[in-house]
Amino acid sequence: MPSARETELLEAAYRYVLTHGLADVSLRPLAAAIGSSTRVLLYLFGSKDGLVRALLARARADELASLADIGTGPGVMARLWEWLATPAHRPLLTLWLEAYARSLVEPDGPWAGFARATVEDWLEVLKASQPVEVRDTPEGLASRTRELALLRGALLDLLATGDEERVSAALA
Amino acid sequence: MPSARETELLEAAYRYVLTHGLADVSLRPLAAAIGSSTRVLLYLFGSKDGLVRALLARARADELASLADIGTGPGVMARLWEWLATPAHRPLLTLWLEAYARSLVEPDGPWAGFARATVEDWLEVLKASQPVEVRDTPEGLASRTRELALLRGALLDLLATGDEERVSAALA
DNA sequence: CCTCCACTGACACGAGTGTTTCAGTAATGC
DNA sequence: GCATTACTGAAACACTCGTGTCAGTGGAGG
Repeated sequence: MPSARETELLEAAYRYVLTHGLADVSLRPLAAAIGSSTRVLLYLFGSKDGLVRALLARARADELASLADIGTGPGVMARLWEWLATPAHRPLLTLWLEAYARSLVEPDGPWAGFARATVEDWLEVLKASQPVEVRDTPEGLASRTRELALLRGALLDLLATGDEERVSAALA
Repeated sequence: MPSARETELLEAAYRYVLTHGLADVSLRPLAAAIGSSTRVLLYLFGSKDGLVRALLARARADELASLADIGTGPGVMARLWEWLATPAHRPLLTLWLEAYARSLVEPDGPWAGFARATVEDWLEVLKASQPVEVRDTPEGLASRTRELALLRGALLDLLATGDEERVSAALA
């Protein structure tokens, strides 16, 4: 559906917001940085909200692709944390946290539902990694909720302090 | 040091940002909502950054007062979670998350260091609740880092889904 | 009374915002 | 050849933003 030019500009814009943040991005500086113009961005994405929605979807696709790559089954927690702690993924995860917070403050607009969606995405991955016999028990639900909390909380700590040694030790 | 009028307006502004968010607040709507004017806010707080800094400090004071109220010692995790899960505290915690994310994206400006500061605040509380003999061991550090991660991750989940039943069950 | 000081109102300035209007250009399909 | 389609440039519109200027209040202390 999206034209070649559209995906090309979306990729460039995605790279831009990964380093500049998504909350207070504005069209003119963004367009200048990626060698385009506000006119073209508006033409291709309809509005700024449309562009933000596309960027959010792009980030989520990025995340889901990584999750799929990590797979499921035994040792999934360790692999998930390894992925979260990789320095190269820090811009993506900061962007993720930004979108998460924003979707809570401003439940309308392009951010809507982002936080809830990622919670479900991750719970699903963790569920698929549980033994079949506990998946649909209350204990299974509590267990993967706890695992997710541990990962997310550790990520918050890591993003704030950068102290990978301490946080990784806590998760071991 | 702050005049009576200043603290009065700060309280009103604090109440305002608790419901409207702090990230994209602007002076004119804020001033109108609390029955003041941009002129006065600028006069009292010097600049918008000054006002934001004051609001952030106000929020942190709020949090620290609650932490002091919760105290330390056995059962601190349960009491901390009970406080986090209280619906009345949700605006404060959403504001907290917003400031946390923002301080990561934009390390300069009035938000600077907010995320790191709260990590240290909470680790200190958890440390004070540990048995004396483990406080200064690597295991003690790992243990309270893990406890903090669990609380923060659970909070993220709760703020996004509102599913207190599931999240509280996971922490029990 | 008179001065000082905390506080306030009205207004304008320059910059930045998303968006629109009007005008093109280059390539594609008939 | 011609019309259609995808894309682009320049300029403007109608805002909102933080901040500055200038002129006042009203009350408290000497």
